[in-house]
Amino acid sequence: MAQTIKLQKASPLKVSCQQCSLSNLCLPLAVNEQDLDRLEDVIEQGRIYNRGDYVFEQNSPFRSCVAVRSGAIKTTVVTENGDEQVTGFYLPGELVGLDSLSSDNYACSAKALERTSVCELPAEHLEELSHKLPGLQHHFFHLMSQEIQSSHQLALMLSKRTAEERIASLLLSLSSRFHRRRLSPTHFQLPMARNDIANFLGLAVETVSRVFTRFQQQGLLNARGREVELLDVESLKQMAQDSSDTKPCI
Amino acid sequence: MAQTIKLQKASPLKVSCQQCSLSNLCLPLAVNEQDLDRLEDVIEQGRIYNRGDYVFEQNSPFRSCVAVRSGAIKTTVVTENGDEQVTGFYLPGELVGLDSLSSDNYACSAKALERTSVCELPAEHLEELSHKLPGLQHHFFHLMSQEIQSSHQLALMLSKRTAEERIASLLLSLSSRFHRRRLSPTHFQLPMARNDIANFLGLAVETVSRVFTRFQQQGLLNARGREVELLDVESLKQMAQDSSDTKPCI
DNA sequence: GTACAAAGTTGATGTCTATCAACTTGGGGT
DNA sequence: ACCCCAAGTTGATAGACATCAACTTTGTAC
Repeated sequence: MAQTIKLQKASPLKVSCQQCSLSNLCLPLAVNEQDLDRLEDVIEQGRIYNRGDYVFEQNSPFRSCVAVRSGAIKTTVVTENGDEQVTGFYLPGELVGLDSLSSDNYACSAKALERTSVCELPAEHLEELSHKLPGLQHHFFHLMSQEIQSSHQLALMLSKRTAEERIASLLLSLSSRFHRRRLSPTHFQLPMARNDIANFLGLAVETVSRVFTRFQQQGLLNARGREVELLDVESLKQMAQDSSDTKPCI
Repeated sequence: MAQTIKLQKASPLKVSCQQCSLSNLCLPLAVNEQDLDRLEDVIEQGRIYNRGDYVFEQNSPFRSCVAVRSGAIKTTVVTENGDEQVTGFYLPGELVGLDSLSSDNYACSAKALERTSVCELPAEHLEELSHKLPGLQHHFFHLMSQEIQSSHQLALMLSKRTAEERIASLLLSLSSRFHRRRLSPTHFQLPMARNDIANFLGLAVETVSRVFTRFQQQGLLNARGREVELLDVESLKQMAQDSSDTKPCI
């Protein structure tokens, strides 16, 4: 961990939001051309984290939200009891830290699941700017309300779905999010370990493993470690039986 | 249901936000005196709903957030699969509908659990006004981030806690919220049915019932129907083992 | 006051998934 | 290329809670 931090450095690649390939995900129609310029002024781009690095830690002073540019991030909350709950996985174009907005300290920890580059939106500028730009305020309200909805979907899964249904849902969620980035929706690398999947879905690692092999036996997918190929998306959708096909539920 | 709606009428009791006994909960320090005046201009006060009435329904056009003045509200989301998940209980001073903010349609349904009066914050005015008043924007960001945190706590409960721990947590959450309103933290009426509790906590009704009787046998509380008296708050806290004592987890 | 339905309780049984344990695979470092 | 530890898999067992069923209480309409 310690030595990996040395690898963080000022970004060698300054890319403006306009040129960023993710801009339509990260800032969909939120702001117009000239507002984008002002937004760029306050965003710190291209910070890089290695696998296992903390992007920020729970209870440390809230400094900024981060947008994932490449790689993947998981967020977790811990209780004083000590046990940890994975609350989300974040892929390129998605915003991390909304649950801490307007708070003094981060409400969760964010850890890089692989080599990850992010853009940072410093807290102070963020509120000020979204106050100046109505479009940005609207966008943030919308993002946050979606975050709440996602959590509710997660709660629904955790309280009412079987292990198979939960895993089918997660796979479909990832699939649609890859698809949105014009990547293959049926053949991709899981950014997270089985352990993280299990924790996120409220299951034991062994159960996750078993479900994966069961799915494989049923011809629903091929999985070798983190490499996954979905073979029968329709059956998975039927199994997940929620709105995963229309919008990502996680 | 049909006949109850007739009872809704323009509020007979117009009370300004300044005089409202809940103002410090509903709008804590969010806005200063003169801003409060502008806020009052757009708020529709004193709408009344009877037990079982929908305050709003999922997928219908998003019109406004509502602040509970008296009574209680539960929110639910449904899947096309048909099953329902209770996503929250809202008591006086709390704001319902944040998960739909900046959306076209309501993301959940809200139903009155008892005779309930609310203040409505119409969507269009709300965004416009919180744009004009930085304090209000900040307040909304804060409320929404707290809503996300609550959902994460709920997810944690659903995936890692036993039936007893979940129910202890809920009781303590209700207790602290009653306490905040200067009501007894140990002796109160549950606003919701066992069914709602079970659904919310991801349990079967029978399990909820059994846990209540077990708690009673252990001398932790007295319960007769919806009337609850907490006898051993410390033990309950120890059982809930999370931050329910410092801040409401639901 | 009575009667009916809804809500709540209690008991018996079954099942999904956690847990414990042993084993295999894979990735990273030297 | 090798080793070693973490990650993943597979099997056996146990437990917490769901489910089914019967019963009691509460609330409410007439």
